[in-house]
Amino acid sequence: MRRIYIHDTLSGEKREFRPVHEGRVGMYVCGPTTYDYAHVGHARVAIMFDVFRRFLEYLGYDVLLVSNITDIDDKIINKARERGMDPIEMAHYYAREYLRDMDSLRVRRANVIPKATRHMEEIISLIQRIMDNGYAYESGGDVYFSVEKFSGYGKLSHRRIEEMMAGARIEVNEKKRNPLDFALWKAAKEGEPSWPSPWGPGRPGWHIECSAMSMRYIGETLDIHGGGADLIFPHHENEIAQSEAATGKPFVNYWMHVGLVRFESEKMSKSIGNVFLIRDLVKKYPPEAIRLMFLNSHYRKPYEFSEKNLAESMHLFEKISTVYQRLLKNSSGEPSCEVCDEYENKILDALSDDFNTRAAMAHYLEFIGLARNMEGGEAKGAVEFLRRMDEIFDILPRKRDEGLDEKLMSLILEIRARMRSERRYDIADWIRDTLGELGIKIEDTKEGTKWYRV
RNA sequence: GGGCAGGUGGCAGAGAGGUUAUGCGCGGGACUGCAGAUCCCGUUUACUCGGGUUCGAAUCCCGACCUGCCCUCCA
Repeated sequence: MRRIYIHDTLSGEKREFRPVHEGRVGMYVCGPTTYDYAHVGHARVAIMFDVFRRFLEYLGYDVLLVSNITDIDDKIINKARERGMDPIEMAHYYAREYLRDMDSLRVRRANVIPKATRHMEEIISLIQRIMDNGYAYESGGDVYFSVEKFSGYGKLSHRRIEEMMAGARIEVNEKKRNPLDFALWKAAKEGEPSWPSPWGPGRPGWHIECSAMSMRYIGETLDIHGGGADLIFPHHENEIAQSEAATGKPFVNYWMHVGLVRFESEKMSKSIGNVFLIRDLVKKYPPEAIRLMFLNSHYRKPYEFSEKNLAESMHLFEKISTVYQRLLKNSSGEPSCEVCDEYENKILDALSDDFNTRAAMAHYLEFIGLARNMEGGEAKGAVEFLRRMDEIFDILPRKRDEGLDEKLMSLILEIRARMRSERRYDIADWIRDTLGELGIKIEDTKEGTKWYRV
């Protein structure tokens, strides 16, 4: 199998990827806390890991992707109270909408999409295990993780406990022994959703659910754990502490973090309020354009979002689409395409180097330029090649039933041709404009009028 | 104050010791009723700054400056 390299946040190095079990990959990606609709930031993480997963599968790995949904947490409770809704019902509504939004971006669903509220047993027994090992203590119905007991605390975010204490703005909480200790379990306050536990009714802290659910579905050591870069501290740091305190084994072999999306040089986030919602974007741009936009950046770098960038990606998509449609029409006979193999290698090499999608796209686009004028068997080979690559990228226009379409289109184009020959350009242009509004683009060329969908 | 990313041509954005990234945009030409698409040509010394290592650095080392993120919920 092809060698691939992954940049790991913990070691800060790019290392050859070696899964725990040969040929299999257990991957866990932190999903959203669902109290609002998904925005571009969520989409970037989902799309990048979608592509990484597809790439690993393309290479022949058996990938188990687990991506959770946090459906109980302070934010949810507060929002629901503001809106006068039931917190769990509200969280589940937004969870469904989140999945729908990601579907619309052609993100393939994870194999398992666990919710915190459905895994109380696992969560509670993990907390118990951590307590039994002496890393956590109960205090007034809450359970806290004792940061000082875990010697590796800070290894992911590369800071030491003393440094965190220094500039810290940490909430004062008398129940904690050390201000840096974090909650594994929170005692229920009046009117809050709660679950029974050995420490009384309450709910899990944010960090523990990911440890519990990832271990439940993948095992005690994950091959890859990912999420947005803003989760490095404290979320992922705490996950390491909890999990390793419980099992005594390394929790994760490769930590991958996707750079944040910015808008006008500021982080895009719900709290700042400068978010672009996926549901609004997909009304104006096709999903392929949105995927291309992210594929055209390096996943670890921050991404500066702008509608101008998106419009550029839209242009790119049209270009790819045009060439692809042309190849479809020009292909015949036995597929044969020597340059395809060359480009496939280039693209897979780029992806093998820490999933460098931008470099891969550069090769892809170079190939598109080359493929413009292919015909016959070569065109057929190119179509097959692009479809193969699409198992990874999913950026080609969707194939549709073209039987009736073809007949209707040739009728319409025939009418337009007659109008043109009679110099009735007002009607000819009206037909072209109307088709354009329907998402069908036509071009007058030497070989006659061609059409394709955008 | 501490930690982590970065600073590349008009713009977006790769690369990481010596060879054209790529795409967009812009200018010119071909084609066209027009538009778009396509084709050809062009956009001449791009790599924050200052030192250093080297035969050779955008790429390595040291220092400075700037930007963003994290240190509080956040993908």
